[in-house]
This record gives sequence, structure tokens and C-alpha cells, in this order.
Amino acid sequence: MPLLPDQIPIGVLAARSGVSTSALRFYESRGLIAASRNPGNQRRYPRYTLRRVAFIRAAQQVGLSLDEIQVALAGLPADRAPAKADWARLSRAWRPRLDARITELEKLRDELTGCIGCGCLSLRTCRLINRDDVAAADGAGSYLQSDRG
Amino acid sequence: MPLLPDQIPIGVLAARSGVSTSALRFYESRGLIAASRNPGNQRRYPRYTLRRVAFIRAAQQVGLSLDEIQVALAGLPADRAPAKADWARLSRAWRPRLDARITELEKLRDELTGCIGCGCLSLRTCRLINRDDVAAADGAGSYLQSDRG
DNA sequence: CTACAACCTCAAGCGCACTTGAAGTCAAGC
DNA sequence: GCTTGACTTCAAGTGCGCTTGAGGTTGTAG
Repeated sequence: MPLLPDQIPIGVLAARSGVSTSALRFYESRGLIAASRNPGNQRRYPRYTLRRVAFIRAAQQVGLSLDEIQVALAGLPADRAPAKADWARLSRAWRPRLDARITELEKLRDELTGCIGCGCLSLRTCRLINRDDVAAADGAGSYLQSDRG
Repeated sequence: MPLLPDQIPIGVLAARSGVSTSALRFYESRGLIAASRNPGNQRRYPRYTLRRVAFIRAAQQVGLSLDEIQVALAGLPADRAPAKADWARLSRAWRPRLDARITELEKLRDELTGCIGCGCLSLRTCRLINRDDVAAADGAGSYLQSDRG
């Protein structure tokens, strides 16, 4: 007697995953999840869809687009419960991205702290404020750039 | 003889900030930056606009919307170069948000690593996979949720 | 049997952050 | 003076990730 039958209606999946029914249908339209249908044409989800949805939300947190997530999920069997190794493989693939994002934010935070502390807010020395001003170092030149570009 | 005159045309600001001219005009329409006009009605930016733009991009990295950034920037003088204290105040205001975001991503990363290592991918124990399944703990109930809403 | 909530499809709409295009003006070099 | 590219405005379009609405069907409790 399972806690949750293996034929989950969309409203239940929505309640349990915290994702709206419209978003779930949207995910289906984008090939991120799949459902079988009951005799009355209503969606019935296998239990592991809960994991797929959780994975999708987590991946969005990492900064992946739904297209990228779809590609990642394509590495899983679409029609049966994925094995531990399947999830592990996908998760490993995120890891560098997550690390990179964390590093980026930490760098920003540290530069920010540095700026507050050091009073470096001159145009020429502060990396946070000045990071994109590539031309500032080499004089007044570089008045060239198309409006369309 | 300044490196950059204090009447910067939009193309130059775009080249130096790495932000397109259309985006700069868009920022102006949203009240994030401002420009005076030359006799021919062309925008001329004060130098410190470069800092404002860099601030905007940095704030976007932190995850702020343009509306939020506009509110933050409203704390600066709109028509003269902000002082160190002005920037410092704004930067301090980001700090908690940045920290929170970093913590969130680190938590995700650690849970991810944990899941790979511990084989916890059962529906009931893995917090990463299962984090939103609030109903799973208390039996099969909670079949209630409207399609709309 | 009736009522009503939950479900269905399909098309259109939304919020965000811009981008693109049309039609015209301004500025600098030859 | 002419050309060319940088600039102007305004409206419409784009891509993403959904949400909303219309109009209809299914499922279940009383």
C-alpha cells in the first residue's frame, strides 16, 4: 500500500511539487515531463515525476533554461523510473555550473566589500565599478561604435 | 585634460560600459540613468553614468530587477556625482541579498553532492529531490487543490 | 440526478529586459 | 556641399516562462 498511487492526477502533482497545473502542462508541452491518460483523457503521472519536477526547479535555481533542462532530462529514460546512476550523472553535470555561479557571486561580494572598505571608487581603480570600462586605460580614444551593433 | 570629457555621447558610453545603446535608452526610460542634451538634441552623459551603469549590471547579477535597482538608485543624487558614502550605502544594502543567494546555491550544491554520495534518492528521505513534497510525510491525503490558483 | 470541482484544449496575454525597424536629424571628414 | 555614420523618436517585435480565459468534459459527493 503505497503512500501515493502511481497514477497521480495533475492537481495532486501540483500540490505536492509546489508547481501550478498550468506550469506542469507547459512542462509537458516542452518535453520536460510526460503523463499517461486515464479513460477520460485526464493526465496520470507516475510517482517519479515528482522527482523530475523537483529536478527541474532545482536546475532553474542553478540558472539553466528549460531548453537546457530538457536536454539534460533527455539523458534519462522517459518512460520508467530513473536509476540512482541516472540522477547522479545529471547532477554531476550541474556541479561545475553551480560552482562557477557561486564563485562569480562571491567575487562580486568580495569586490563590493573591498570597495566599501577601501574608498577606491575612482573610475580608474575600482574593478567593481569600472570592470567594463575597457577603454579607460588607454586614453580618450575609441569613439568608434555603431549604434546598431 | 580629462581622460574622458564629461559630455559622453551614447555610443561611447555603450562601448565603455559594454551595454548597448538601445539598453541605455531603455534604462533612461525606466529612470535608471539620465542624460542632458546637446544643442542637436543628442544625449550627453556625465562620467559618473559609467558607474551607474556598472552598478546596474552588478545589481542584475545579484538578482535584482530593474525596478528594484531603480529604487536603490533613487537613493543617489540624480544630477550630480554620488559620493563614496552614497555608493557604500547602496552596496551595503545588497550584501545580505548576495549572501543569501550564495548560501542558497551552496546548500543546493551540498545537497546535490550528498545525494550523489549517499544514494538517498528515495522519495521520502532526499531533501533535494523531495523538498517540495510537503504532503508526502502525512499519508496519501491532500487530494485537494484547484486547477485555477 | 444534480451539482460542482477538477480536468481538458487551444489561443491569447503577461512581465521582464531588451531589440529591431522605420523614418528622420545631426555632425564630421573630404 | 555631400556623404556617411552616429544619433533621434516611437511603435512593434522577441524570447522566456509561464498565466489566463473561453468553452467544454469528467469524476465524485450528496
